[in-house]
Amino acid sequence: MIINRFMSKEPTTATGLQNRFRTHYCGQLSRKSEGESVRLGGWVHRIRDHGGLIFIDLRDHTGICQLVVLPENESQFKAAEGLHSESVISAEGSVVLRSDETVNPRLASGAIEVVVSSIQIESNAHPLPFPVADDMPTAEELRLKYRFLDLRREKLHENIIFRSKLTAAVRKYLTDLDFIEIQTPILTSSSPEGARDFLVPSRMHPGKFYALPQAPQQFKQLLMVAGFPRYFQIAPCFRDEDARADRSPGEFYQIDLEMSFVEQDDLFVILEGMFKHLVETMSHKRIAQFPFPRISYRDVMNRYGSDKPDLRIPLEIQDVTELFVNSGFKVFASNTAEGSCVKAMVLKGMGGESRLFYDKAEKRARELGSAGLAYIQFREEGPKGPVVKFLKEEEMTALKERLGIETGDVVFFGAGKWEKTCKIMGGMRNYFADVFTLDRDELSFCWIVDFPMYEYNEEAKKIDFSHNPFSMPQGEMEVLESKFPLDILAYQYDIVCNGIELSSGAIRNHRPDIMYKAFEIAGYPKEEVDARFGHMIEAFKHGAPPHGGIAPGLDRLVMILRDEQNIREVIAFPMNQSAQDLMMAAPSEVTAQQLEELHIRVELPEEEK
RNA sequence: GGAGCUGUAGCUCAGUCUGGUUAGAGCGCCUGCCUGUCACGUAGGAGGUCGCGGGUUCGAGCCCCGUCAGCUCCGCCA
Repeated sequence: MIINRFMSKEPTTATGLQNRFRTHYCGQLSRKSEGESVRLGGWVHRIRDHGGLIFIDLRDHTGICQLVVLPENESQFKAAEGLHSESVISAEGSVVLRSDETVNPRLASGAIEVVVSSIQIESNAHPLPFPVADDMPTAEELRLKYRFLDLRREKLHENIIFRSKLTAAVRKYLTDLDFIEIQTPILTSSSPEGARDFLVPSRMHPGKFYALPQAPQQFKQLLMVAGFPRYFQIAPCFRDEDARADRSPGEFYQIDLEMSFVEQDDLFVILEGMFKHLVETMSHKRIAQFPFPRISYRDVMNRYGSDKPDLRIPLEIQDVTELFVNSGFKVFASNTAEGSCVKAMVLKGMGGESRLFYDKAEKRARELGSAGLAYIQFREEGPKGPVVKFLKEEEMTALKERLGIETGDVVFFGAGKWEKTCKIMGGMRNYFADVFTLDRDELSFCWIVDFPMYEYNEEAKKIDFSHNPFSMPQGEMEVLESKFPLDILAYQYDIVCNGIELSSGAIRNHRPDIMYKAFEIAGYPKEEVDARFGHMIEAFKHGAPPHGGIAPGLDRLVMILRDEQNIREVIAFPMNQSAQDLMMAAPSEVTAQQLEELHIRVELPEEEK
């Protein structure tokens, strides 16, 4: 553990901070403090008892300082002998320079130490469930149960400090651009679209429920109607969906913003400026390309097989459908019709790997939903692989030419329905990312633009909105009336960095007539739109400015800037994968009386009765 | 809802493939010794439902079945 590198500056001691507990912070003491008498308060980080001399590493929010207790001070010496790790003490003493041989260069305060005149034990600590003064790996379950201890450890402590600073920087950046921060309700109504809601029963209205907002989406649009031209909020969002490494179950935070009288490009400029500012002032990382490249949904799926590509991975998917239109290999030939495709991905120089390498890759492809994974190794002695025997000589030649294949390469194939095949190939692209060393300090931002307005729902056999139903279709009313629905694009965009989706946003549809039409295409009659979104339409009927917005995920942004692989590492009190707070024991049962007041009767699933 | 990995001392792990005496190590904890350490050193000690239940076997930490918990992934996330 590299000690004393907490990111916080020493809090000022100028006013109000000198009291009976503390006059200085541990990380603040240096050569300049020589001769001062100080009072320090903090946690016993480590203790080294030499019998006739005791060293205590005292830790506070700013760092660590070594206390020395000498035997002449008999009562204090006795107190120090009995100290436990992580007990809280306040100690008084004087700052002395260490002799040259005893300076500790690994400690910011390593040039000095405090010779103790008195020690006050404020709180005695029991033996710990895991060490705090050590960053050794620890079971996640324990870390979550004793989160207050985990938060004392350097990495988590720094992450939380960083998060605070980032939030402050966002607030400053946006308020300097005349954005106004406005809080919106936490108890609101359930929205019919989107993720599952968290519901809150109403005591005063039996049988009715509030919902926690999945995002302040409708409120921020109403704020535009209300005439606030630039809104933002560090907004809590609640979605009852399953967790992932980059998805906190239950709740997360967005830098939610919305602007009126803007077009897509205006928003992009603001966002790019904000991200550039945050990266440059708060990290040592580099932005790969600025302004951020823009890739259409169609292109990003074709080339990277994902709408959140990690552009650092030096692999690109290629389309080889047309090479196999008349192929004797049925698996490929049968997927050359409209709506299907044959995709290929070349791994340079990986044609000579062991059989295990390809078998593992195929296993992964199956996990991703593929029927298998065709591949051809181009070796000195000729092409090799399970599908070689099905391909004609000229097909091999065409492939080599189209894909620029050289001896020693391997090419992997996927064939099937367009979107599914792209996604499987994208999954394989991520799988093969391990082959390469990605630059952790490179931030490869990009915009994904031109999302389709609608998609075909195979199960329901109908056309659905593919994203936010409030997005403006590109071409507005005219396009809704003239184009085939699945070909209509929306002013809907994502911002992606290193394979993580940071945000979705859109230019909104502020015109009731276009909205009714857009919903009609997705099969919602006017009456139903009025019933579901009447309040929005009503608002838009009273003078709504054109507007749009975006909402970058705060937690994910902190993750990226802090090189964390899991979102729990940037949240002070996260829940576990199954949405439980192991420290607070939430969710928990409530009393019969509470339920009665809320007019709730609980019916458990069969097996739990 | 589904798949995979993990579960042995307070913590981190070895031992499990190939069943066999009293289950080990480091750290932590407790009791001593030690006046310049900074992961202090040193001598000793305590500490175990091998996640839980069942089965196979003369014998199970180890093999089989089930189950629970944690993590990762798929589904889900307008």
